[in-house]
Amino acid sequence: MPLMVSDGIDRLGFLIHDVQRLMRKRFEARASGFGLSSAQWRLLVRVAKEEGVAQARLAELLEIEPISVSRLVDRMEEGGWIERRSDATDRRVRMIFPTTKASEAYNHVKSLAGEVYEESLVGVSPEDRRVLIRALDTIVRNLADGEASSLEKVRNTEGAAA
Amino acid sequence: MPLMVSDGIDRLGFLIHDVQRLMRKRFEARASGFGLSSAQWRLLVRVAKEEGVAQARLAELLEIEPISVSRLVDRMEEGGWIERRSDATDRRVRMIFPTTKASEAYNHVKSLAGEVYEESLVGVSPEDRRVLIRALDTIVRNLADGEASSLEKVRNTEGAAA
DNA sequence: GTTGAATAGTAAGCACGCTTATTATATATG
DNA sequence: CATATATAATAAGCGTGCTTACTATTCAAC
Repeated sequence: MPLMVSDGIDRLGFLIHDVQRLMRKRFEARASGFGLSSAQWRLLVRVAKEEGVAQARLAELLEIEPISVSRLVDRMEEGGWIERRSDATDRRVRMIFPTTKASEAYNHVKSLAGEVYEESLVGVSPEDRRVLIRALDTIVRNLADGEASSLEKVRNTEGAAA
Repeated sequence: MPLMVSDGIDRLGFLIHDVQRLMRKRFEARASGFGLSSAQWRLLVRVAKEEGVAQARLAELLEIEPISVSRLVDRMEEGGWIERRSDATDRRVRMIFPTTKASEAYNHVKSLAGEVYEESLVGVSPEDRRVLIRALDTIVRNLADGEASSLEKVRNTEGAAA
């Protein structure tokens, strides 16, 4: 036995990668009946909280590039989840609204997400769950520093669901 | 104050997603001088440990589809990181070997990965780090169940570095 | 008011994952 | 031996992220 060198930290990247992939996979398997991907669900959560939000603002909230929002919104518009409307006061802007279909699906999909989290955490004590969330929050803060972004403010005002 | 409903578990998916994205981003910024992406690094770690491994085996180890390995290996071969050799005893198989360039870069990149992990975990106590790793391991086990795969065995014999 | 910088959105093309289908080779069964 | 099945790798095409570059519009400065 090699002197207990490994505390597992050297696997952190692999572990995070695996967890993210598995959670996304399970969510999408569960939500496949709705035809919503996890990226689309993340966007929909934001749009549901702030109807009429501009694409540029969505890019900030989701921390992805405006072009990525553009194409995601394309597909979600095709899928009947959201619609673009023009802003009368600024013709550059496209305001994003959820469709009726999206509003109806929202709570159902949100509870699916909750189920996936519970299944993930079977066998993890309430105390360890708190430590996990706190540690992940710390990692995000540590890594967001030095990222050219105005997102620290945004992040701290959010309580999200996927 | 709404009765302390939220313990943060409802943000688990968003948090994991953010952490994965930020860690990948920081690793790739750091390793950009080498021209290695994080996916390529994950593959290289496996190839370094098991030179001559077949693509199909890599797909098992990395838990991605064989076609994904195929294209990843294409790009890594172009980049001069690995080479394909034919197996004399089974002409279907392509054995993957690291190039000299890869072997020389290996330890350096590995320590880059370690730096990223340390930067991520600033402010997280040793005890909380153990809880974090343990919780992530548990999540992987919970979500891997019911995945049609023979990977639980594989996973338990691995100590990896990215 | 006209010019110049900033902002909103999109296009094109790449990386890396996927599903589905195809080819080449090995192996097992009659 | 011949045929059927299984396996290794790849092809084609999609989703979701990216970078870089473009257009349209707004706002700021003169």
